Amino acid sequence: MPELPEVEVTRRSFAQAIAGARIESVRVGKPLRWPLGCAPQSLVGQKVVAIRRRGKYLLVDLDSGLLLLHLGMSGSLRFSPDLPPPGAHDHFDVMTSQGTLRLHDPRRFGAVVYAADEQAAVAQKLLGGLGMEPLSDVFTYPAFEAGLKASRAPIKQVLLAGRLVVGVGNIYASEVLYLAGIRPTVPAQRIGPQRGRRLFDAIRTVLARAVELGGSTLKDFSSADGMAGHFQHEANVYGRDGAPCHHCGSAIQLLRQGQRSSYFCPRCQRA
DNA sequence: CTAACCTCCTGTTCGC
DNA sequence: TGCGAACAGGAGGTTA
Repeated sequence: MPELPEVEVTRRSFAQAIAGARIESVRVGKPLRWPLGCAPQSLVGQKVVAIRRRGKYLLVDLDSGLLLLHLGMSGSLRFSPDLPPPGAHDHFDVMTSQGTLRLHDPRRFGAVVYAADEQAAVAQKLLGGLGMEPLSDVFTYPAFEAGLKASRAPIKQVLLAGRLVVGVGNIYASEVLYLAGIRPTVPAQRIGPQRGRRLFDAIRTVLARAVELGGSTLKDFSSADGMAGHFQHEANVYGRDGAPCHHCGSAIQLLRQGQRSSYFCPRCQRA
């Protein structure tokens, strides 16, 4: 499940290699989450200027406009001058002068959407409500604390929603809360400055560490150059219900919040 | 406005 | 062993 670290690792794995490439053809497979929003043919001849990331979206800047790319939960990208013929789950290929960028996505929750510019309605709809970038300077404690105070929802769901801070998906939300010693069910506004600060730090620490380790490869995630990630081996709680807490030995518990699973240590995360 | 629920999809896991 | 049901989940959309 690509969260911020996996998307960022993917970005880094092909951004340099594709920069400056000219799009020579486009192949579209089965429908993804949203329609492309332009004729595939209209992309031909455009140059790839840069690859940026916003939350879990990758932004492929073109001469004219940009492609918003989302990996959904089972998506992965590959970029290589020499890719095999497309398989059943390869739903979007951009053939360029420097290689082919391919979206592989069995569950097709992912998307490739064209927008004329970042202010375009399509882009605004997808990027407009996003929260702060946790690994950038815009993520400050005062802003984070203000966001916490504004919500009575359980902190786990506030993190997942991405309106306050982006990129923290289901796996990292559990890990972050464990590190901060906060129970997933605590209403956001009941988190005071001291624990708030710990949470703020934990978000940065966990995400930065995950990027460093190449993300988490739980099922089959890999970056665009085919490398697997290794953060999953450092998971303290995710997927470990019933197993002993690495810190205190208590059995990790699993609970459901908004149809999502949350994992926590009942002793290390008392409130 | 918020919060709860729904929806998209298919590979994997589980129970009988 | 086989088969269907349940599950996994990012995030926009809908409903209350």
